[in-house]
Amino acid sequence: MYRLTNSFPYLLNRVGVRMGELFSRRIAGYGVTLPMYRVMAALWEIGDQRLGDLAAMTTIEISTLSRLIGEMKRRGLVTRTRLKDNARTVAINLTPKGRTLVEELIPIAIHFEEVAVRDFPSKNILDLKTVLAEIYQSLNSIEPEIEEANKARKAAKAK
Amino acid sequence: MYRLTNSFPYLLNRVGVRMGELFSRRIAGYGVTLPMYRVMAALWEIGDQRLGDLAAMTTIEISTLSRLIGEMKRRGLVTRTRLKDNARTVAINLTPKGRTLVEELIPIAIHFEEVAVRDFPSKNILDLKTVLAEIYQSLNSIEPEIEEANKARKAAKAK
DNA sequence: GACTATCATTTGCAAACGCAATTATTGTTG
DNA sequence: CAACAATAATTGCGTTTGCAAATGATAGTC
Repeated sequence: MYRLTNSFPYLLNRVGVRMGELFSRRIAGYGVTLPMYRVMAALWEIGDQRLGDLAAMTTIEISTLSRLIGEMKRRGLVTRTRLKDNARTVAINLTPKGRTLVEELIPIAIHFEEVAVRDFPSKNILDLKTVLAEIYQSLNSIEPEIEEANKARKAAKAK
Repeated sequence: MYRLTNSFPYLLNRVGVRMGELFSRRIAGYGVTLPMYRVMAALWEIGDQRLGDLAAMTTIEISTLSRLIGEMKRRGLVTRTRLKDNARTVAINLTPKGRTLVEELIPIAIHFEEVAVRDFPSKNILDLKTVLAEIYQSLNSIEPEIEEANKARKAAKAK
């Protein structure tokens, strides 16, 4: 018998949403939203990114990200410059101010994660992370299959 | 050295967002959004729920859910009735139409999940689910601790 | 049994979001 | 090299979201 509450997407989403809520509130006092933190931490890890790459890295929809970067630039956290050799792309970077801020936030993120998983053997968490990374990869390969199922349905309906 | 892309919340969110996107598109042809599916599947599992309980079960913010239920009622998928004995709460239920629809969608959800995790030993997935459920529980217990850290920071700043 | 506190839901409002269309630039090809 | 296709980012627009305030209803208190 199927139960939503035992399905993988449900269990996953629930933890994700809840952690997001908690961490959002944790960093709100620094004047930063969670998506902003994600962008800064992503740029701290890999700087000089194009918008599309940053969108892929953060799983933020590209138009949403474009506006978010606009706001963050306005706040002096990042720079966004058109490339000279390829002016249809932009390069996004942390400003010194953004770097200082994210380096203040990262220890908080580390502590948050530690507290969240401290009741579990670190081996379990490590395995969990590995599986999550692998599942993410495999989702890309099933995407065409999913779309296929849609098309099949549409075709069936059309006739 | 910290890396966002190796942090638990990041890995989790990424898979959650991606699965949500894919499944959303998968069911869009049925005229249903992902939050609507979650509500219907939750009600299919446990009917006659109050708004607050349904919010907790689906991890949908209560005001958002209130409006969503309004829309779903308008579409004839659910009923929302004030109780006679306690008129400050409402009971939400699937209509026959809603039930029929969700019973059409559930096999799709099952198939989706199967495809998403088919490359992994089912033991791993089972463990993963267990850990996710446990982490969710433990998040509730750390919430006060997180809030505490906020207060401490505010106090420090105030002086 | 009026007054206040508490609980459950809804609503006002501004911000965030996602899709589709648009703009800007570069790449291709006949 | 002109026309067209492809790529990258932005913008228009309607929808969804979340917080805080308001509403509606019940429970406790003196």
